[in-house]
Amino acid sequence: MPARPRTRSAKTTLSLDAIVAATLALVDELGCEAVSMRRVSQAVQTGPASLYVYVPDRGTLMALAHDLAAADVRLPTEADGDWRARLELLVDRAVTALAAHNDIATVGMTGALPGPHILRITEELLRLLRSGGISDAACAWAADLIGQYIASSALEEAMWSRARQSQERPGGSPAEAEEAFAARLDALYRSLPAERYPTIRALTPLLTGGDGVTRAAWKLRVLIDGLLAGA
Amino acid sequence: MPARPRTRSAKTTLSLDAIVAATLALVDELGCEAVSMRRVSQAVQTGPASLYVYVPDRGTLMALAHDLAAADVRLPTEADGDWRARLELLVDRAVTALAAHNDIATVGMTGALPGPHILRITEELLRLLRSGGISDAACAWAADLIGQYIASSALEEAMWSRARQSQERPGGSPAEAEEAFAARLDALYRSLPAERYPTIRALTPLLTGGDGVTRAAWKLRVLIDGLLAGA
DNA sequence: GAACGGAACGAACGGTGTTCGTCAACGGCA
DNA sequence: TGCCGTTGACGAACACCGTTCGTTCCGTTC
Repeated sequence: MPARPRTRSAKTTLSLDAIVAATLALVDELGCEAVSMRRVSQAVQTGPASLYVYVPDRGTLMALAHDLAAADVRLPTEADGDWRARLELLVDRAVTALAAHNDIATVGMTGALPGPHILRITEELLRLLRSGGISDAACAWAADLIGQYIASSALEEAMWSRARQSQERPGGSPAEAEEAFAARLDALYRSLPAERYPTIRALTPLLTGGDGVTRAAWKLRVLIDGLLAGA
Repeated sequence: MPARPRTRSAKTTLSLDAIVAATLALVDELGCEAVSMRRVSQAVQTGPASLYVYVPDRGTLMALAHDLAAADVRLPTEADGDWRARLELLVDRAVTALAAHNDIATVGMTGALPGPHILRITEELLRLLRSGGISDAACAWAADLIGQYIASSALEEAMWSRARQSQERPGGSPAEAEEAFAARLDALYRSLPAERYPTIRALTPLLTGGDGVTRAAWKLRVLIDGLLAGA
């Protein structure tokens, strides 16, 4: 005789889409590591066990959230220029889309299988490379390399922007417990002995400074230049 | 009155080095995620709380293990050729060293501050780039890019080799529960509809096949070619 | 109306990171 | 030699985690 008889919740809106969307929203807010099945279940107003009707385990749920994050990158069209311009635009959009959801990009580096939206991007990536006259073998390896670049850059940009927004917090805690990553790194570099690390010391302002967008554009240009040099 | 009076363990060899070494050994065996403070404490024959005398939290311990993994990359000497040959050798050694310790490279992508051995490699990386006539700003960004490449490639290579060794297991479980990553990816690609993903389908054997070492060398060459093209 | 199948869920299991207060051993000092 | 303060070690506990089991409830089909 349960104290509270089992009452089906008034709104039976539980669905896979709602669960994945709630998961991604929690990732945005708390980061991947802090997103637990219990928190997701709270967000959709149910218990942890109910999630397992729709998802086999936490890893799969995170992979679905990862693919959802990739859902809103639009593929470039013919109006966006030649294959190289379109490739750069595609990669930039992918980085931006992933970086907009905190550290969701980590999921893509832990060996999860790609979902349909990631596959859509991969297909277009390969198609553009091939249309640029790159050899088939080079296309395959280049897609791999660019995929690594997208995930890494999304992670890096997410850190930057997260540090930025926590810094811009107007009425934030005066004694900021969590210092910005770039600032901590900069402080570390500056504290190094110049005898042992002369080059790091000499380049310190360049290492931690600079605009994120400019850096990303430069890196991508280097990648494609390298591809063309080898062809 | 405790049943077992507090006896200082016979060998009081508890030290930070021993803890970090045990952590790295557990990472080799079980992977980063499965390494818990409790398992580490068991490996050094003590309780979980004792670790916190030497380490503030789990993240820091993993960062120390990560740096320890980077400890055994030897820096190239003048006998190894010109700056480019030495750079390629250095990067290759870094990837190999990290990949030798399972997925320890993930630690480097979660925003951990670099330890002394990582800094030593970074210093040499920057020095070699600079000695190649690359501009200071390009050096800084290139080191960033190469760092991303090292971590990503180490992770990828670790997956490959882990899949390989689990495949080569002679008397392994007949019904292999965990299939190799490359095999799963290959199966996924082959199951895709050719109308929607024509390029992926056309390049499937190239995408999942190939030698890991050759791939890594090719990618690194592309990176440096791109650097030189921009200079 | 009754029976069935699947969605939902309460409770629990074993494990996690981390903290707190206490205890034992060792150093220096009288 | 005897004592005491400091500090490393640790048992216990807290709050939480992913996941599973068995049960309950509801919509549908006979």
